Amino acid sequence: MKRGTKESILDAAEALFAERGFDATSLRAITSAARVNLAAVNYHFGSREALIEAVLARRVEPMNEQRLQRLSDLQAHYGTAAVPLRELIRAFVAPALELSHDRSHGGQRFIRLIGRSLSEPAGVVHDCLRGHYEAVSERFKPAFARTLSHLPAQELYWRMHFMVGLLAYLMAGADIMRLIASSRLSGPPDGRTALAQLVEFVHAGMSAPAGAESATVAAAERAAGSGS
Amino acid sequence: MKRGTKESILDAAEALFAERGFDATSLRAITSAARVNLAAVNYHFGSREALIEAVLARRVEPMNEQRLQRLSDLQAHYGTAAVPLRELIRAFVAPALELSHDRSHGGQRFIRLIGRSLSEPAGVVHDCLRGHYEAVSERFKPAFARTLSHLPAQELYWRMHFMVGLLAYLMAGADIMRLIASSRLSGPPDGRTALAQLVEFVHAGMSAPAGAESATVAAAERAAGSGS
DNA sequence: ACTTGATTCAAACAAACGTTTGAACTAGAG
DNA sequence: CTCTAGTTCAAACGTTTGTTTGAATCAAGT
Repeated sequence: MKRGTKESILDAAEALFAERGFDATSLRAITSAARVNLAAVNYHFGSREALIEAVLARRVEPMNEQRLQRLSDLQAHYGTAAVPLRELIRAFVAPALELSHDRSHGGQRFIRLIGRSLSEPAGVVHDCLRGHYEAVSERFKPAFARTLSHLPAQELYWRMHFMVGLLAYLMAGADIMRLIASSRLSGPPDGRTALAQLVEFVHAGMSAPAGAESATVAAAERAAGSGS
Repeated sequence: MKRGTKESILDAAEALFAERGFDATSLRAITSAARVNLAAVNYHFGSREALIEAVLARRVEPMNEQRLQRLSDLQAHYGTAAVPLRELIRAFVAPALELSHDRSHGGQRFIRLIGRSLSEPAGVVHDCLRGHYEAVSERFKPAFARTLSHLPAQELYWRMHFMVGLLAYLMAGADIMRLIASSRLSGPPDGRTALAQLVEFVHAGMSAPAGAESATVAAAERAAGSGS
């Protein structure tokens, strides 16, 4: 059972990172929860930063592989035609939310971990994630551009970011949600309904007519009285 | 000039909190930047937690007052009729983004501070913000419910959360955005275009047809093979 | 000028942090 | 058994953290 030290540390670190955040979790809290010696972290991972990278990589890599796999399947299925928007969104969003049902991948904790890492200030977490997300971003960008071919590049840019931001926010946890909604309508946020609601919202948002920017900007400038 | 100690601390703390995050900013970094003695923080505010609360309150209160003011103006203008969705969204979103132009309110830093505080793990920040946002939430909820009267309560619940989440994400900073988009299309994110893009996206998302949930959930269950 | 109350200051406090160390322990190979 | 490489362990390292202390300084009241 002693060869499980590394995984014990990873599990405990993941749970605590997801619950309290990265900065607020000390190595002592991790090793204490994992019931291993304090020095084991530096022995197996080298440093606290390397531990964080390992914890993230263990979850992010399968998730992003699944995203790319789904996209490949879609593109193979639709051939040269554009992939329907809803399928594209689902390919990007679903792997994140569905892995939260898989207990072998960390279950509900995993989703909080990813969400938290996306809303973390610049630092180790950022540098670590950038590398992982670049491949996904580079594959999804042209796919979205093809499907939403009527959109100017800049508007597509914003909307893809909104999709990512919405997903990150949803994953970051129900904490912030309950900050606003005092009334609980149907128990804790169910992953399946959350996914459905998110996909519909994003689908509608990305389908918004293009060029609305100029109109609203003009309205704002008219209100502010600033000339062109 | 010595009576400006409190405000010097608030300004320095706000800048550092916005830049590095709450956990990563020490009292010594703050007092050093503010060029005041270390003990001044505990003398004027009592503790580090109280400092955080003071920094947040200074910015959040005017913002939320402006939100409520805008909503009141709208409701007075439209009388018993429902306020148009776009106006409702703008009343909630615009005060956050527009205060970032006002240099007397902290300028661009302010927006990062608020966004960061919304994506912070549970703790002082949460307990502090909950009180401030409850009043806003209680006023906007029925307004949205009236405008989107065709929506089931649960769907409205989700979509309002998406709006908040999207705003928080947008405010949290352009850092995360550049994590995904390697290509910069039009320089740094301009507040005005960001506002316009956000309003359009949210407007479309909230206008999405209701009841789509059941359809997509059914599709997901069919795919997963789990019976009703 | 003297007193008073508010503020600033340098110094120290205990606690917690990430990391390092060197010895103890646990295997399997010769 | 002996040797060796891998791993665990208690203890300590030097920093840095938030907070406290007591004397020094300041501004004003009488």
